[in-house]
Amino acid sequence: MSTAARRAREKAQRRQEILDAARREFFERGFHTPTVDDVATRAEVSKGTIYLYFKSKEEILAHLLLEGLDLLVEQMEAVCNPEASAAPECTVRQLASAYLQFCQANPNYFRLIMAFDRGRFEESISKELHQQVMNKSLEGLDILARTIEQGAGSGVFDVADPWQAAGSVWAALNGVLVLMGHPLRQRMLRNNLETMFNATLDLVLRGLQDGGQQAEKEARA
Amino acid sequence: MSTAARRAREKAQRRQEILDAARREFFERGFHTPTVDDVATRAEVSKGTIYLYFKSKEEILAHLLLEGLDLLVEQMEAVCNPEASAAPECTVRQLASAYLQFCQANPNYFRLIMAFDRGRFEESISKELHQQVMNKSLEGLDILARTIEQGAGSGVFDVADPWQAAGSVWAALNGVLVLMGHPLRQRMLRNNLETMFNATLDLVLRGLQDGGQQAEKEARA
DNA sequence: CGGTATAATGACTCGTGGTCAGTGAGTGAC
DNA sequence: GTCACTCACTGACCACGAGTCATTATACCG
Repeated sequence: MSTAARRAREKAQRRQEILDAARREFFERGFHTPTVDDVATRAEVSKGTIYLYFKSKEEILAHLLLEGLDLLVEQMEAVCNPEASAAPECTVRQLASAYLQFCQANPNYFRLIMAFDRGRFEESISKELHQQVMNKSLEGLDILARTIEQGAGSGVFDVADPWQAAGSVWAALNGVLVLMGHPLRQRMLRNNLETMFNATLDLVLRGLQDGGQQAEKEARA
Repeated sequence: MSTAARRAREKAQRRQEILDAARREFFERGFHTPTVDDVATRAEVSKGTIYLYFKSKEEILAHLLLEGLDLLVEQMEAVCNPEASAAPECTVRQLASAYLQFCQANPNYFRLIMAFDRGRFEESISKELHQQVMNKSLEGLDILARTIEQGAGSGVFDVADPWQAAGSVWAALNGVLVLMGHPLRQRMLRNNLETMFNATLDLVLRGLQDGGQQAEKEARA
């Protein structure tokens, strides 16, 4: 009786086909333009079938977002795993670099991540799926926090709360990516994305390592 | 012949009434739920009248966003103007504080600003209006940049490019506000918004002022 | 008043997300 | 072989909301 197993396999495959069609459609034509019928046509199924596999249009987008987060976390882990012994400051830089590269290589996934942060999905997808996305997005933050924790342990970073520090770093880098998303702002700031990104990374890393100066300042007071 | 003038005045007033109704409706019931008919009913006009004063639903939201930016810039200017002689570091802190207070006091305006940054409006409002919003949003950045420039001039900040530095600071603070928008993340990071905001501000300010350490570091190299 | 301009109306169209009664291919029992 | 049954699939259909426009009401002026 392998019929059931084959059925399940075929179902998963069909679901993936729909997701693939949706990705092509949304990534090529924007997140707003394509209709569910467009996705259905692309996937060579009827609209009804779409709703057999996904609760709503927004849930399809949320699943694409999950794909993107998987990819991002994977790439961040790739930076960390091989040599856990590398200097923490260096690892943080590599993590940041991986994030920047991910965003530049996958602008559409990045836009989905930003949309999620802004709360677009909160109202329109199931609690479970929302939780799933949130957990995945926290994995990236977790990797960063653990790296900073290492650095704090070995005295490289002068940081009392590694989670707080990770939040600051993450927030700053994310902020730059959003800020520089508008070409107009790039002109206004007379800096391109990479420059701003690296400058901001330098700035916060300086802050994290600053130990000496901080003590000196307190001594003066 | 004051008829024309009065007409114009009445028209402006009607427009404002619609905007007021829209603000109440959207701020009370979310940006997605209310329909144009709801806004019309609240403003005690018919739907058609709405479209006599605004090109589309999205343009109404964009005008609310402009309101919010006006308010924010006003509050930031209030911090700067009275005593331009205050210490630049202190002014930056006050600017940041004004921004935080604005976001907490006006979460709906803040959500609109974030939505704009993410590109929600780009596709759906006129080029002119988009430009108008962008200009207004750059005013805030401009205030910050000029303050940092002052600090750089007087040697308080060790900064080559004030615009770049302003971008970093702005991006970092914005990033925190977005990051901490999710209650789940607040729990994960074991920090509330204010704490994270102030910690991040301290971090970047330390980076900006870091002159001595940087020189020392280069000397070591 | 009567004619003209301007403001306002709301029934209508059109597009789209989501539904559901119906269809038919595949499966297994006998 | 065939018959009952399951289940993935279909697409006509519905609900609803944004935006339109022919029509109506109002204000103004000669």
